[in-house]
Amino acid sequence: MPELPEVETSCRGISPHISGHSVSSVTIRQKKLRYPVPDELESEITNQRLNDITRRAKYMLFHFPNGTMIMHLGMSGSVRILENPTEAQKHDHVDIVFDNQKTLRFHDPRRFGMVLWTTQPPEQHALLTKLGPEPLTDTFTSDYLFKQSRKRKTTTKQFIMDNAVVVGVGNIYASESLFLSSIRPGRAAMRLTRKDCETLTQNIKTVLSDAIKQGGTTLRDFTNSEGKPGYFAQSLNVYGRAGDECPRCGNTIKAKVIGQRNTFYCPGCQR
DNA sequence: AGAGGTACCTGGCAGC
DNA sequence: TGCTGCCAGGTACCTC
Repeated sequence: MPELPEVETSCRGISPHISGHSVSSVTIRQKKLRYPVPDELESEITNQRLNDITRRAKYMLFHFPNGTMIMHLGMSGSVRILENPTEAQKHDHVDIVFDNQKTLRFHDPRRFGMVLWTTQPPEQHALLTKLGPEPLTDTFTSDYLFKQSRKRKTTTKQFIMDNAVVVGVGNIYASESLFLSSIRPGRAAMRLTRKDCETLTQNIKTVLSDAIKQGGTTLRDFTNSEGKPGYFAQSLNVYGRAGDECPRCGNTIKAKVIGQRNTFYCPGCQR
């Protein structure tokens, strides 16, 4: 479900409700997620104040004085703030109740998500150490992308989806930024020119930040922390639009599997 | 080191 | 209506 804009939207949505508040109670109904929810989570965060919530790649970081709760939404996860918690539904795996009576509820049907606890600085956690730059910061530049792409025989699409290259570019926004850049997703990364990298870097930034502005993309059932959908879906040019007319050149948009993931592009204007 | 494939899990949908 | 097969927004981990 969530790509970077959805995770960012979730962080921004929940933070004002719970940052600065202390945890009153924790309920873990299902600990079998991508990794087991650690036994010590409840005792570690109960009565601790949540200082703030930040994001690294698609990981949400909940900063407490004594450590950090790391949350990932996987493919199907979501978080909501509940003012008057209803009875937990199926797949509502974790509830964290705060001293202002608000409840943070983690829901994840496929259980590819995770809720972890670390007392290290979170950036030193094994899952975060190998991550590339954040796409929406100045650390992600076209010069960097060009250098990384040299000698890479993999496709451009797989290259930009590689978390060690740049984080936060998932399946939807990979197709979209390649379309805006007029680059074929299957082209070898090492065949990108400097100019291509400039265009692609800029378009990755534009696509992701536009999606954040619109509250993320709703496919199936993604809703933000208030239970409302995102509106970026209506801005998608190629994702999920095989058979449609290309909005730029009028050719027919194609779907093709690249690296086991469905990929959409226009054979007319992407080279 | 890089590339490719597998695994984790459930729900929704198309097709029969 | 009910079954089967396929697909889905992520990514760690394994092998070659």
